[in-house]
Amino acid sequence: MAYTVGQVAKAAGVTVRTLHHYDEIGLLSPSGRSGAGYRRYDDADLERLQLIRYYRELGFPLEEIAAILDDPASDPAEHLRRQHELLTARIGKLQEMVAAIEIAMEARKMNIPLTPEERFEVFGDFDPDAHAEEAERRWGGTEAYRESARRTAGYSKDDWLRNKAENEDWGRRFAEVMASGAPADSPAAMDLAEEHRQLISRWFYDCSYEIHTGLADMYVGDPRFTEYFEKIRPGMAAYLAEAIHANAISRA
Amino acid sequence: MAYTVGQVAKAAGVTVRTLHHYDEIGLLSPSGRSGAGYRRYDDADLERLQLIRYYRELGFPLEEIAAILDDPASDPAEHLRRQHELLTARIGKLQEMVAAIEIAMEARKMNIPLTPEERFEVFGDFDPDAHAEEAERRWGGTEAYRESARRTAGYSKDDWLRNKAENEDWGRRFAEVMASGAPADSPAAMDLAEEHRQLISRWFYDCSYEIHTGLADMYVGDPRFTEYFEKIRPGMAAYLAEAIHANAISRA
DNA sequence: CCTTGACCCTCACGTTGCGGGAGGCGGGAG
DNA sequence: CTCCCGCCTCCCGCAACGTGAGGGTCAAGG
Repeated sequence: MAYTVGQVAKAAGVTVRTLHHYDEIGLLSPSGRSGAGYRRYDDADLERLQLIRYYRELGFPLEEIAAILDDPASDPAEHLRRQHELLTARIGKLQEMVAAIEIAMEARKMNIPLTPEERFEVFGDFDPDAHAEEAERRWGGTEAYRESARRTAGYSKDDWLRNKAENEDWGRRFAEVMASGAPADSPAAMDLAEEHRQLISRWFYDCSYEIHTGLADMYVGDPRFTEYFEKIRPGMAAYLAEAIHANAISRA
Repeated sequence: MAYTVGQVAKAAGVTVRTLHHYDEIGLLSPSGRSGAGYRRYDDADLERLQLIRYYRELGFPLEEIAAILDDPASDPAEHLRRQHELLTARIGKLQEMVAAIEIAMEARKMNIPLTPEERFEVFGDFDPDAHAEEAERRWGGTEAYRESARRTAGYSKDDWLRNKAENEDWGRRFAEVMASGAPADSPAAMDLAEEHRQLISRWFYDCSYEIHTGLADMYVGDPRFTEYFEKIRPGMAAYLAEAIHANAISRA
Protein backbone atom coordinates (compact mmCIF):
# COMPACT_ATOMS: atom_id res chain seq x y z
CA MET A 1 0.00 0.00 0.00
CA ALA A 2 2.16 2.83 -1.23
CA TYR A 3 0.74 6.22 -2.16
CA THR A 4 2.08 9.19 -4.09
CA VAL A 5 2.05 12.72 -2.74
CA GLY A 6 -0.99 13.59 -4.77
CA GLN A 7 -2.98 10.67 -3.47
CA VAL A 8 -2.04 11.38 0.11
CA ALA A 9 -2.79 15.05 -0.29
CA LYS A 10 -6.23 14.32 -1.65
CA ALA A 11 -7.03 11.78 1.03
CA ALA A 12 -5.93 14.01 3.86
CA GLY A 13 -7.32 17.23 2.46
CA VAL A 14 -4.01 19.05 2.33
CA THR A 15 -1.98 20.38 -0.58
CA VAL A 16 1.04 18.72 -2.09
CA ARG A 17 3.06 21.70 -1.03
CA THR A 18 2.15 21.03 2.56
CA LEU A 19 3.45 17.50 2.31
CA HIS A 20 6.63 18.79 0.76
CA HIS A 21 6.93 21.20 3.63
CA TYR A 22 6.45 18.49 6.22
CA ASP A 23 9.11 16.48 4.46
CA GLU A 24 11.48 19.44 4.38
CA ILE A 25 11.26 20.06 8.09
CA GLY A 26 11.38 16.35 8.85
CA LEU A 27 7.94 16.23 10.40
CA LEU A 28 6.65 13.66 7.96
CA SER A 29 9.16 12.09 5.63
CA PRO A 30 7.76 9.45 3.33
CA SER A 31 8.95 5.97 4.20
CA GLY A 32 10.62 5.66 0.81
CA ARG A 33 11.27 7.00 -2.63
CA SER A 34 10.77 5.46 -6.06
CA GLY A 35 13.57 5.05 -8.57
CA ALA A 36 12.83 8.44 -10.05
CA GLY A 37 12.80 10.11 -6.66
CA TYR A 38 9.01 10.10 -6.20
CA ARG A 39 7.88 10.16 -2.59
CA ARG A 40 6.16 6.96 -1.54
CA TYR A 41 3.98 7.09 1.57
CA ASP A 42 2.71 3.98 3.33
CA ASP A 43 -0.11 3.41 5.82
CA ALA A 44 2.03 4.29 8.81
CA ASP A 45 2.81 7.62 7.16
CA LEU A 46 -0.88 8.22 6.67
CA GLU A 47 -1.56 7.55 10.29
CA ARG A 48 1.12 9.96 11.33
CA LEU A 49 -0.26 12.57 8.97
CA GLN A 50 -3.64 12.12 10.51
CA LEU A 51 -2.25 12.85 13.95
CA ILE A 52 -0.40 15.86 12.60
CA ARG A 53 -3.64 17.22 11.18
CA TYR A 54 -5.33 16.67 14.52
CA TYR A 55 -2.89 18.82 16.36
CA ARG A 56 -2.68 21.35 13.59
CA GLU A 57 -6.41 21.82 13.71
CA LEU A 58 -5.94 22.60 17.37
CA GLY A 59 -3.39 25.25 16.54
CA PHE A 60 -0.25 23.49 17.67
CA PRO A 61 2.97 24.66 16.05
CA LEU A 62 4.54 22.00 13.88
CA GLU A 63 7.60 21.79 16.05
CA GLU A 64 5.58 20.88 19.08
CA ILE A 65 3.63 18.34 17.09
CA ALA A 66 6.88 16.69 16.15
CA ALA A 67 7.88 16.59 19.79
CA ILE A 68 4.58 15.06 20.81
CA LEU A 69 4.57 12.47 18.06
CA ASP A 70 8.18 11.48 18.56
CA ASP A 71 7.72 11.03 22.25
CA PRO A 72 7.74 7.26 22.65
CA ALA A 73 5.89 7.41 25.96
CA SER A 74 2.52 8.33 24.53
CA ASP A 75 -0.36 6.24 23.29
CA PRO A 76 -3.23 7.17 21.00
CA ALA A 77 -5.84 7.16 23.72
CA GLU A 78 -3.73 9.65 25.56
CA HIS A 79 -3.70 11.80 22.43
CA LEU A 80 -7.44 11.75 22.19
CA ARG A 81 -7.85 12.73 25.79
CA ARG A 82 -5.38 15.52 25.41
CA GLN A 83 -7.10 16.86 22.36
CA HIS A 84 -10.37 16.66 24.09
CA GLU A 85 -9.05 18.67 26.97
CA LEU A 86 -7.55 21.25 24.70
CA LEU A 87 -10.74 21.67 22.76
CA THR A 88 -12.89 22.08 25.81
CA ALA A 89 -10.39 24.60 27.15
CA ARG A 90 -10.65 26.57 23.93
CA ILE A 91 -14.38 26.47 24.04
CA GLY A 92 -14.22 27.77 27.57
CA LYS A 93 -12.02 30.64 26.52
CA LEU A 94 -14.31 31.56 23.66
CA GLN A 95 -17.29 31.43 25.95
CA GLU A 96 -15.53 33.89 28.21
CA MET A 97 -15.11 36.17 25.25
CA VAL A 98 -18.78 35.80 24.48
CA ALA A 99 -19.55 36.74 28.06
CA ALA A 100 -17.35 39.80 27.74
CA ILE A 101 -19.15 40.90 24.61
CA GLU A 102 -22.44 40.39 26.34
CA ILE A 103 -21.35 42.62 29.16
CA ALA A 104 -20.58 45.21 26.53
CA MET A 105 -24.03 44.80 25.08
CA GLU A 106 -25.58 45.17 28.50
CA ALA A 107 -23.66 48.37 28.96
CA ARG A 108 -24.69 49.70 25.57
CA LYS A 109 -28.26 48.82 26.26
CA MET A 110 -28.09 51.20 29.16
CA ASN A 111 -26.24 53.82 27.15
CA ILE A 112 -23.32 53.76 29.49
CA PRO A 113 -20.39 55.31 27.73
CA LEU A 114 -17.31 53.38 28.76
CA THR A 115 -14.13 55.38 28.77
CA PRO A 116 -11.38 53.98 26.59
CA GLU A 117 -9.55 52.66 29.61
CA GLU A 118 -12.61 50.94 30.94
CA ARG A 119 -13.23 49.45 27.57
CA PHE A 120 -9.80 47.96 27.56
CA GLU A 121 -10.47 46.65 31.01
CA VAL A 122 -13.48 44.80 29.79
CA PHE A 123 -12.48 43.75 26.32
CA GLY A 124 -8.90 44.47 25.63
CA ASP A 125 -7.50 41.95 27.96
CA PHE A 126 -8.55 38.41 27.35
CA ASP A 127 -6.43 36.94 30.07
CA PRO A 128 -8.30 33.72 30.82
CA ASP A 129 -8.12 33.75 34.60
CA ALA A 130 -8.91 37.37 35.14
CA HIS A 131 -11.96 37.14 32.95
CA ALA A 132 -13.30 33.94 34.33
CA GLU A 133 -13.21 35.57 37.70
CA GLU A 134 -14.87 38.75 36.54
CA ALA A 135 -17.65 36.88 34.83
CA GLU A 136 -18.13 34.51 37.71
CA ARG A 137 -18.14 37.21 40.31
CA ARG A 138 -20.47 39.36 38.31
CA TRP A 139 -22.92 36.86 37.08
CA GLY A 140 -22.43 33.83 39.26
CA GLY A 141 -22.28 31.45 36.35
CA THR A 142 -22.82 31.98 32.70
CA GLU A 143 -25.96 29.99 32.04
CA ALA A 144 -28.17 33.05 31.99
CA TYR A 145 -25.74 34.79 29.76
CA ARG A 146 -25.59 32.06 27.24
CA GLU A 147 -29.35 32.10 27.15
CA SER A 148 -29.23 35.82 26.56
CA ALA A 149 -26.70 35.25 23.85
CA ARG A 150 -28.94 32.92 21.92
CA ARG A 151 -31.88 35.25 22.07
CA THR A 152 -30.25 38.58 21.36
CA ALA A 153 -28.42 37.12 18.39
CA GLY A 154 -31.73 37.13 16.56
CA TYR A 155 -32.79 40.62 17.51
CA SER A 156 -33.24 43.22 14.83
CA LYS A 157 -32.57 46.90 15.17
CA ASP A 158 -36.28 47.41 15.72
CA ASP A 159 -36.26 44.92 18.54
CA TRP A 160 -33.51 46.85 20.23
CA LEU A 161 -35.38 50.09 19.85
CA ARG A 162 -38.54 48.62 21.29
CA ASN A 163 -36.56 47.23 24.17
CA LYS A 164 -35.06 50.62 24.82
CA ALA A 165 -38.46 52.27 24.75
CA GLU A 166 -39.86 49.79 27.24
CA ASN A 167 -36.91 50.34 29.49
CA GLU A 168 -37.31 54.07 29.41
CA ASP A 169 -41.01 53.83 30.08
CA TRP A 170 -40.32 51.64 33.07
CA GLY A 171 -37.69 54.12 34.28
CA ARG A 172 -40.11 57.00 34.09
CA ARG A 173 -42.77 55.18 36.07
CA PHE A 174 -40.29 54.01 38.65
CA ALA A 175 -39.01 57.56 39.10
CA GLU A 176 -42.60 58.69 39.64
CA VAL A 177 -43.09 56.18 42.42
CA MET A 178 -39.91 57.43 44.03
CA ALA A 179 -41.12 60.99 43.72
CA SER A 180 -44.42 60.09 45.36
CA GLY A 181 -42.48 59.41 48.54
CA ALA A 182 -43.48 55.76 48.78
CA PRO A 183 -40.89 53.60 50.57
CA ALA A 184 -38.82 51.10 48.59
CA ASP A 185 -40.72 48.21 50.11
CA SER A 186 -44.11 49.64 49.25
CA PRO A 187 -46.33 47.59 46.92
CA ALA A 188 -45.97 50.17 44.14
CA ALA A 189 -42.16 50.02 44.20
CA MET A 190 -42.08 46.28 44.54
CA ASP A 191 -44.47 45.85 41.64
CA LEU A 192 -42.21 47.88 39.43
CA ALA A 193 -39.22 45.91 40.66
CA GLU A 194 -41.07 42.79 39.62
CA GLU A 195 -41.87 44.37 36.29
CA HIS A 196 -38.17 45.11 35.88
CA ARG A 197 -37.40 41.45 36.48
CA GLN A 198 -39.94 40.38 33.90
CA LEU A 199 -38.61 42.89 31.44
CA ILE A 200 -35.23 41.22 31.68
CA SER A 201 -36.76 37.78 31.45
CA ARG A 202 -38.68 38.72 28.33
CA TRP A 203 -35.79 40.34 26.55
CA PHE A 204 -32.69 38.61 27.72
CA TYR A 205 -32.74 35.60 29.97
CA ASP A 206 -34.81 33.89 32.58
CA CYS A 207 -34.11 36.21 35.47
CA SER A 208 -34.68 34.40 38.75
CA TYR A 209 -35.13 36.32 41.99
CA GLU A 210 -31.65 35.30 42.95
CA ILE A 211 -30.15 36.67 39.78
CA HIS A 212 -32.27 39.76 40.13
CA THR A 213 -30.95 40.55 43.58
CA GLY A 214 -27.47 39.96 42.20
CA LEU A 215 -28.15 42.59 39.57
CA ALA A 216 -29.47 44.90 42.26
CA ASP A 217 -26.22 44.62 44.16
CA MET A 218 -24.33 45.35 41.01
CA TYR A 219 -26.39 48.46 40.34
CA VAL A 220 -25.19 49.97 43.61
CA GLY A 221 -21.73 48.40 43.55
CA ASP A 222 -20.55 49.15 40.05
CA PRO A 223 -20.26 52.89 39.41
CA ARG A 224 -20.89 52.42 35.71
CA PHE A 225 -24.33 51.05 36.37
CA THR A 226 -24.98 53.21 39.41
CA GLU A 227 -24.48 56.29 37.31
CA TYR A 228 -26.99 55.10 34.78
CA PHE A 229 -29.77 55.02 37.37
CA GLU A 230 -28.61 58.12 39.18
CA LYS A 231 -29.00 60.05 35.97
CA ILE A 232 -32.67 59.05 35.78
CA ARG A 233 -33.18 60.20 39.33
CA PRO A 234 -30.70 60.71 42.17
CA GLY A 235 -30.86 57.92 44.71
CA MET A 236 -32.53 55.59 42.26
CA ALA A 237 -29.85 52.88 42.28
CA ALA A 238 -30.10 52.29 46.00
CA TYR A 239 -33.88 52.68 45.99
CA LEU A 240 -34.25 50.18 43.17
CA ALA A 241 -31.88 47.75 44.84
CA GLU A 242 -33.92 47.87 48.01
CA ALA A 243 -37.16 47.41 46.08
CA ILE A 244 -35.71 44.42 44.23
CA HIS A 245 -34.59 42.80 47.46
CA ALA A 246 -37.96 43.44 49.11
CA ASN A 247 -39.75 42.04 46.10
CA ALA A 248 -37.58 38.94 46.02
CA ILE A 249 -38.17 38.28 49.71
CA SER A 250 -41.91 38.80 49.56
CA ARG A 251 -42.35 36.49 46.57
CA ALA A 252 -40.00 33.75 47.73
CA MET B 1 -4.94 63.24 26.52
CA ALA B 2 -1.97 62.17 24.45
CA TYR B 3 -0.19 58.90 25.05
CA THR B 4 3.16 57.51 23.96
CA VAL B 5 3.55 54.14 22.25
CA GLY B 6 4.65 52.52 25.47
CA GLN B 7 1.62 53.73 27.38
CA VAL B 8 -0.75 52.66 24.67
CA ALA B 9 0.96 49.29 24.34
CA LYS B 10 0.66 48.66 28.04
CA ALA B 11 -2.96 49.76 28.20
CA ALA B 12 -3.99 47.63 25.25
CA GLY B 13 -1.85 44.63 26.07
CA VAL B 14 0.13 44.66 22.85
CA THR B 15 3.81 45.26 22.17
CA VAL B 16 5.30 48.47 20.92
CA ARG B 17 6.37 46.64 17.79
CA THR B 18 2.77 45.82 17.07
CA LEU B 19 1.85 49.48 17.21
CA HIS B 20 4.76 50.29 14.92
CA HIS B 21 3.49 47.64 12.58
CA TYR B 22 -0.03 49.00 12.59
CA ASP B 23 1.41 52.40 11.83
CA GLU B 24 3.54 51.02 9.00
CA ILE B 25 0.61 49.40 7.25
CA GLY B 26 -1.62 52.37 7.93
CA LEU B 27 -4.07 50.47 10.07
CA LEU B 28 -3.56 52.72 13.05
CA SER B 29 -1.47 55.82 12.57
CA PRO B 30 -1.11 58.02 15.63
CA SER B 31 -2.93 61.29 15.29
CA GLY B 32 0.31 63.20 15.66
CA ARG B 33 4.03 63.25 16.39
CA SER B 34 6.04 65.19 18.93
CA GLY B 35 8.91 67.44 18.00
CA ALA B 36 11.37 64.62 18.33
CA GLY B 37 9.27 62.34 16.16
CA TYR B 38 7.60 60.46 19.03
CA ARG B 39 4.23 58.97 18.17
CA ARG B 40 1.38 60.62 20.07
CA TYR B 41 -1.88 58.71 20.32
CA ASP B 42 -5.13 60.30 21.47
CA ASP B 43 -8.38 58.84 22.77
CA ALA B 44 -9.82 58.29 19.33
CA ASP B 45 -6.73 56.27 18.44
CA LEU B 46 -7.24 54.18 21.54
CA GLU B 47 -10.80 53.49 20.59
CA ARG B 48 -9.76 52.39 17.17
CA LEU B 49 -7.08 50.17 18.63
CA GLN B 50 -9.64 48.59 20.85
CA LEU B 51 -11.77 47.69 17.86
CA ILE B 52 -8.74 46.36 16.06
CA ARG B 53 -7.97 44.12 19.00
CA TYR B 54 -11.55 42.91 19.02
CA TYR B 55 -11.39 41.71 15.50
CA ARG B 56 -7.86 40.41 15.84
CA GLU B 57 -8.92 38.27 18.75
CA LEU B 58 -11.50 36.84 16.46
CA GLY B 59 -8.88 35.94 13.91
CA PHE B 60 -9.59 38.59 11.30
CA PRO B 61 -6.67 39.50 9.05
CA LEU B 62 -5.54 43.08 9.52
CA GLU B 63 -6.50 44.04 6.03
CA GLU B 64 -10.09 43.05 6.58
CA ILE B 65 -10.16 44.86 9.87
CA ALA B 66 -9.08 48.00 8.10
CA ALA B 67 -11.88 47.54 5.59
CA ILE B 68 -14.44 47.04 8.33
CA LEU B 69 -13.29 49.98 10.40
CA ASP B 70 -13.05 52.33 7.46
CA ASP B 71 -16.49 51.46 6.26
CA PRO B 72 -18.56 54.48 7.24
CA ALA B 73 -21.80 52.53 7.10
CA SER B 74 -21.27 50.56 10.29
CA ASP B 75 -22.17 51.25 13.88
CA PRO B 76 -20.67 49.82 17.08
CA ALA B 77 -23.74 47.83 18.06
CA GLU B 78 -23.55 46.13 14.70
CA HIS B 79 -19.93 45.27 15.46
CA LEU B 80 -20.84 43.70 18.73
CA ARG B 81 -23.57 41.62 17.19
CA ARG B 82 -21.27 40.49 14.45
CA GLN B 83 -18.60 39.48 16.87
CA HIS B 84 -21.10 37.66 18.92
CA GLU B 85 -22.23 35.73 15.93
CA LEU B 86 -18.69 34.91 14.93
CA LEU B 87 -17.80 33.70 18.36
CA THR B 88 -20.81 31.46 18.69
CA ALA B 89 -20.09 30.08 15.25
CA ARG B 90 -16.55 29.25 16.34
CA ILE B 91 -17.76 27.64 19.46
CA GLY B 92 -20.11 25.57 17.36
CA LYS B 93 -17.28 24.46 15.14
CA LEU B 94 -15.13 23.50 18.08
CA GLN B 95 -18.00 21.58 19.58
CA GLU B 96 -18.27 19.65 16.37
CA MET B 97 -14.62 18.78 16.67
CA VAL B 98 -15.21 17.67 20.21
CA ALA B 99 -18.03 15.50 18.98
CA ALA B 100 -15.75 13.98 16.36
CA ILE B 101 -13.15 13.17 18.96
CA GLU B 102 -15.77 11.64 21.13
CA ILE B 103 -16.85 9.39 18.32
CA ALA B 104 -13.25 8.31 18.07
CA MET B 105 -13.18 7.58 21.76
CA GLU B 106 -16.36 5.58 21.50
CA ALA B 107 -14.76 3.59 18.72
CA ARG B 108 -11.56 3.01 20.66
CA LYS B 109 -13.53 1.95 23.68
CA MET B 110 -14.90 -0.82 21.54
CA ASN B 111 -11.54 -1.63 20.03
CA ILE B 112 -12.71 -0.94 16.56
CA PRO B 113 -9.69 -0.44 14.39
CA LEU B 114 -10.50 2.28 11.93
CA THR B 115 -8.70 2.03 8.64
CA PRO B 116 -6.66 5.05 7.71
CA GLU B 117 -9.25 6.11 5.19
CA GLU B 118 -12.06 5.86 7.66
CA ARG B 119 -10.03 7.83 10.12
CA PHE B 120 -9.64 10.60 7.62
CA GLU B 121 -13.32 10.42 7.00
CA VAL B 122 -14.02 11.03 10.63
CA PHE B 123 -11.25 13.35 11.68
CA GLY B 124 -9.26 14.51 8.76
CA ASP B 125 -11.93 16.63 7.28
CA PHE B 126 -13.35 19.28 9.49
CA ASP B 127 -15.69 20.67 6.90
CA PRO B 128 -18.28 22.40 9.07
CA ASP B 129 -21.44 21.37 7.27
CA ALA B 130 -20.55 17.75 6.75
CA HIS B 131 -19.71 17.34 10.38
CA ALA B 132 -22.64 19.15 11.80
CA GLU B 133 -24.81 16.81 9.85
CA GLU B 134 -22.93 13.71 10.92
CA ALA B 135 -23.02 14.67 14.54
CA GLU B 136 -26.65 15.69 14.45
CA ARG B 137 -27.75 12.61 12.62
CA ARG B 138 -25.78 10.35 14.87
CA TRP B 139 -26.44 11.84 18.20
CA GLY B 140 -29.44 14.08 17.76
CA GLY B 141 -27.94 16.91 19.70
CA THR B 142 -24.76 17.16 21.64
CA GLU B 143 -25.93 17.57 25.20
CA ALA B 144 -25.18 13.98 26.15
CA TYR B 145 -21.87 14.24 24.49
CA ARG B 146 -20.82 17.32 26.30
CA GLU B 147 -21.72 15.60 29.51
CA SER B 148 -19.58 12.67 28.49
CA ALA B 149 -16.81 15.07 27.68
CA ARG B 150 -16.75 16.55 31.13
CA ARG B 151 -16.67 13.20 32.82
CA THR B 152 -14.19 11.32 30.70
CA ALA B 153 -11.77 14.22 30.88
CA GLY B 154 -11.07 13.19 34.45
CA TYR B 155 -10.69 9.47 33.83
CA SER B 156 -7.39 7.79 34.54
CA LYS B 157 -5.93 4.87 32.67
CA ASP B 158 -7.22 2.59 35.42
CA ASP B 159 -10.70 3.96 34.98
CA TRP B 160 -10.59 3.09 31.34
CA LEU B 161 -9.39 -0.42 32.07
CA ARG B 162 -12.15 -0.99 34.61
CA ASN B 163 -14.67 0.30 32.14
CA LYS B 164 -13.39 -2.07 29.52
CA ALA B 165 -13.57 -5.00 31.93
CA GLU B 166 -17.14 -4.19 32.87
CA ASN B 167 -18.04 -3.96 29.24
CA GLU B 168 -16.52 -7.30 28.44
CA ASP B 169 -18.21 -8.94 31.37
CA TRP B 170 -21.53 -7.60 30.22
CA GLY B 171 -20.80 -8.83 26.69
CA ARG B 172 -20.10 -12.34 27.92
CA ARG B 173 -23.31 -12.50 29.92
CA PHE B 174 -25.34 -11.10 27.09
CA ALA B 175 -23.89 -13.69 24.70
CA GLU B 176 -24.88 -16.40 27.16
CA VAL B 177 -28.47 -15.25 27.21
CA MET B 178 -28.47 -15.32 23.43
CA ALA B 179 -27.00 -18.83 23.48
CA SER B 180 -29.72 -19.97 25.87
CA GLY B 181 -32.23 -19.40 23.08
CA ALA B 182 -34.24 -16.79 24.98
CA PRO B 183 -35.98 -14.27 22.68
CA ALA B 184 -34.77 -10.70 22.55
CA ASP B 185 -37.83 -9.49 24.41
CA SER B 186 -37.42 -11.98 27.23
CA PRO B 187 -36.87 -10.59 30.72
CA ALA B 188 -33.30 -11.88 30.79
CA ALA B 189 -32.34 -10.07 27.58
CA MET B 190 -34.21 -6.93 28.54
CA ASP B 191 -32.54 -6.85 31.93
CA LEU B 192 -29.13 -6.96 30.30
CA ALA B 193 -30.21 -4.28 27.85
CA GLU B 194 -31.14 -2.16 30.85
CA GLU B 195 -27.79 -2.95 32.43
CA HIS B 196 -26.13 -1.80 29.25
CA ARG B 197 -27.96 1.48 29.46
CA GLN B 198 -26.91 1.97 33.04
CA LEU B 199 -23.34 1.10 32.16
CA ILE B 200 -23.34 3.97 29.72
CA SER B 201 -25.02 6.27 32.20
CA ARG B 202 -22.43 5.46 34.85
CA TRP B 203 -19.43 5.86 32.63
CA PHE B 204 -20.34 8.43 30.06
CA TYR B 205 -23.55 10.35 30.09
CA ASP B 206 -27.09 10.14 31.29
CA CYS B 207 -28.42 7.69 28.73
CA SER B 208 -32.15 8.09 28.38
CA TYR B 209 -34.28 5.35 26.81
CA GLU B 210 -34.57 7.54 23.77
CA ILE B 211 -30.84 7.88 23.40
CA HIS B 212 -30.43 4.21 24.10
CA THR B 213 -32.71 3.18 21.25
CA GLY B 214 -30.80 5.62 19.08
CA LEU B 215 -27.61 3.81 19.94
CA ALA B 216 -29.32 0.50 19.21
CA ASP B 217 -30.19 1.67 15.72
CA MET B 218 -26.62 2.74 15.22
CA TYR B 219 -25.32 -0.64 16.29
CA VAL B 220 -27.16 -2.28 13.42
CA GLY B 221 -26.83 0.59 10.99
CA ASP B 222 -23.14 1.45 11.22
CA PRO B 223 -20.94 -1.43 10.10
CA ARG B 224 -18.12 -0.34 12.35
CA PHE B 225 -20.24 -0.86 15.42
CA THR B 226 -22.12 -3.84 14.02
CA GLU B 227 -18.88 -5.67 13.54
CA TYR B 228 -17.89 -5.10 17.12
CA PHE B 229 -20.93 -6.96 18.40
CA GLU B 230 -20.86 -9.56 15.68
CA LYS B 231 -17.38 -10.51 16.79
CA ILE B 232 -18.64 -11.25 20.27
CA ARG B 233 -21.38 -13.43 18.83
CA PRO B 234 -22.93 -13.51 15.36
CA GLY B 235 -26.34 -11.89 15.30
CA MET B 236 -25.69 -9.99 18.48
CA ALA B 237 -26.08 -6.48 17.05
CA ALA B 238 -29.62 -7.09 15.86
CA TYR B 239 -30.50 -9.12 18.95
CA LEU B 240 -29.21 -6.37 21.23
CA ALA B 241 -31.00 -3.70 19.27
CA GLU B 242 -34.27 -5.58 19.64
CA ALA B 243 -33.68 -6.11 23.34
CA ILE B 244 -32.95 -2.42 23.84
CA HIS B 245 -36.11 -1.41 22.01
CA ALA B 246 -38.19 -3.91 23.97
CA ASN B 247 -36.68 -2.69 27.21
CA ALA B 248 -37.32 0.93 26.37
CA ILE B 249 -40.96 0.25 25.52
CA SER B 250 -41.62 -1.84 28.60
CA ARG B 251 -40.15 0.75 30.97
CA ALA B 252 -41.64 3.79 29.32
C1' DC C 1 25.49 70.94 34.08
C1' DC C 2 25.95 66.50 33.13
C1' DT C 3 25.13 61.81 33.49
C1' DT C 4 22.11 57.88 33.90
C1' DG C 5 18.50 55.01 32.63
C1' DA C 6 14.27 54.43 30.72
C1' DC C 7 12.15 55.59 26.95
C1' DC C 8 11.68 56.59 21.78
C1' DC C 9 13.11 56.39 16.71
C1' DT C 10 14.18 53.85 12.17
C1' DC C 11 16.09 50.19 9.57
C1' DA C 12 16.28 45.51 8.69
C1' DC C 13 16.57 40.64 8.97
C1' DG C 14 14.22 36.26 11.22
C1' DT C 15 10.10 33.34 11.99
C1' DT C 16 5.97 30.07 10.87
C1' DG C 17 3.36 27.54 7.64
C1' DC C 18 2.71 27.25 3.90
C1' DG C 19 1.07 29.35 -1.59
C1' DG C 20 2.48 29.51 -6.08
C1' DG C 21 5.36 29.39 -9.98
C1' DA C 22 9.54 28.17 -12.88
C1' DG C 23 12.02 24.84 -15.13
C1' DG C 24 12.75 20.19 -15.77
C1' DC C 25 12.08 14.78 -15.52
C1' DG C 26 8.89 10.39 -15.55
C1' DG C 27 5.17 7.42 -17.04
C1' DG C 28 1.05 5.53 -18.76
C1' DA C 29 -2.48 6.18 -22.74
C1' DG C 30 -3.31 6.55 -27.35
C1' DC D 1 6.45 8.16 -30.20
C1' DT D 2 4.23 11.73 -28.52
C1' DC D 3 1.15 13.91 -25.01
C1' DC D 4 -0.05 15.50 -20.99
C1' DC D 5 -0.35 14.95 -16.31
C1' DG D 6 2.00 14.30 -12.20
C1' DC D 7 6.23 14.44 -9.89
C1' DC D 8 10.69 16.67 -8.70
C1' DT D 9 13.69 20.71 -6.80
C1' DC D 10 14.68 25.38 -6.13
C1' DC D 11 13.11 29.75 -4.79
C1' DC D 12 10.37 33.98 -3.96
C1' DG D 13 6.44 35.80 -1.34
C1' DC D 14 2.87 36.45 2.38
C1' DA D 15 1.04 37.89 7.20
C1' DA D 16 2.01 39.62 11.57
C1' DC D 17 4.80 40.52 14.01
C1' DG D 18 9.76 39.26 17.16
C1' DT D 19 14.12 40.76 17.89
C1' DG D 20 17.96 43.02 17.77
C1' DA D 21 21.32 47.11 15.99
C1' DG D 22 22.49 51.64 16.16
C1' DG D 23 21.26 55.88 17.69
C1' DG D 24 18.39 60.10 19.54
C1' DT D 25 15.44 62.04 23.83
C1' DC D 26 13.74 63.28 28.25
C1' DA D 27 13.24 63.70 33.24
C1' DA D 28 15.50 63.01 37.51
C1' DG D 29 19.32 63.04 40.50
C1' DG D 30 24.26 63.91 41.79
